[in-house]
Amino acid sequence: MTLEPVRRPALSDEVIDRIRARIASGEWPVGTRIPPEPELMRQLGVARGTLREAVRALAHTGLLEVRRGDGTYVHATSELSGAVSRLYGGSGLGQLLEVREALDAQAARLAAVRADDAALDALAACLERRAAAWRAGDFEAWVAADWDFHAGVADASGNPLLAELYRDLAGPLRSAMAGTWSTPGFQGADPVGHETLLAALRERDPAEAGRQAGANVADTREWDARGRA
Amino acid sequence: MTLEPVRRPALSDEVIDRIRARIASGEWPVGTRIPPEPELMRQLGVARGTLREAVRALAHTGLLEVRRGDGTYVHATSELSGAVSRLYGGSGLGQLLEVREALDAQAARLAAVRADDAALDALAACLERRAAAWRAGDFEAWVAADWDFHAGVADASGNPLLAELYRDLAGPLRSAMAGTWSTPGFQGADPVGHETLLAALRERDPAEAGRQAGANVADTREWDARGRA
DNA sequence: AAACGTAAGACGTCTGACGTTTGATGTCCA
DNA sequence: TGGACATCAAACGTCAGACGTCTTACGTTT
Repeated sequence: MTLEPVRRPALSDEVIDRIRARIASGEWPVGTRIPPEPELMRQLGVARGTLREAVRALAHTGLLEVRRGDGTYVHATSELSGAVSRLYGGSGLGQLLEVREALDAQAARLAAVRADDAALDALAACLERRAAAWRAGDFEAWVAADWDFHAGVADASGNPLLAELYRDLAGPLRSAMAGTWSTPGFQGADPVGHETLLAALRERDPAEAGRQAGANVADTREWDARGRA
Repeated sequence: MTLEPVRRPALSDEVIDRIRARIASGEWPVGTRIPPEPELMRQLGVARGTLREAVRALAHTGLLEVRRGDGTYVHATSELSGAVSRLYGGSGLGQLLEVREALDAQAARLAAVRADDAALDALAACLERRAAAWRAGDFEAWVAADWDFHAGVADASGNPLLAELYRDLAGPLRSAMAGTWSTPGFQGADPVGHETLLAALRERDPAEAGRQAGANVADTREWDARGRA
């Protein structure tokens, strides 16, 4: 048999994994200020340069946020966020929406098959809050409820990878479109589309669910185009 | 008016941008060995630690690959690859396939509307090569042609973001499934599905194109499940 | 010609020092 | 008492030098 050469991963990569593990495990929730460099050096037994390389790498991916003179904070749990936001800068909103449409529809299709009753009830509750906020004119609450609904559908797809990708893509998009939504001419947010999507999920109809989800995004895209014109 | 504080981005972030710019501009194509640390230090006018932080960050995202004792090479042009491969480690092949299915179908739908004749002809040529390789029993060439076809559809969607995301997701998946494909029991690779997809593109039928693309991925998923059983 | 040994080049890590920024603390004066 | 100011400690940013380890290429030897 052939002997495998002893491959030792770089120490800084080891440190990266350790830190990411602490974030993923929930030991350091989002918003936490992680221990200062001297403390981490002691805990991990590495020199400052090695530690800083690891922190810098995680900060670049968006997992950490380093505030000079203050400390280093956990900024997200997904490593995609950094890359996505940089990608978003280069591409237009329209491209992002087209991708989101694909993910949204797929999540709906899968959710129609896999979502359990509890998840569906939770989605219904989201739509309740969403409609109530709309009637009350509470824009902020409406946006939050809308987001919860869409993210909930992604979760209900039973595909964590899809859900994470969806959050990473749709999140920045949502904040980028805040301007469009507050445009006076914007009246819609037609809640009917979301209701029909939920109905399709309840009936376990993947095709119809996918169609409804796609239609919702298409509406959003149209609003965006209108607001931009 | 309130004066914005002078926010100077960290030098290492500046270095990150400079290096990424050189890669994005094509000055350093994939596979290039970038100048050694001492040379880059001179070019950029920074200390070694600062430079190393930048390189490590880009290596973590998958843009660079550092080979100890040898040098640092350009590994990709997309910053997503690193995050995707790490994500893939945690999630199963099935999840990846479901996401790919969404992107594939959306790319096909968009391509049906936007692809020009030249792009369609190029896709047809890919299928020619693909079929020829299959008949000749040249597995490697078949895989390459198949990949060119799918990537070509993604490009033809006219959405660079979608195309890049597709490549980043499907690339690792493809190599991960190489084992499945070489399984003796695997006979299919039914070329008909791809032909009908191309036909749908030619007829500018987005719905049909999306359906065909989805069916192709579904077949792949089935093969995977079978090979794994 | 093939196998071996050697040396140069490149990245990996450590140590130490100093600069800059931030946030908190304490002080002074109105 | 309360606010404005000065001060200080903590934390990150950057630089410099040194040494270790690994990879590759080259030259030597057999």
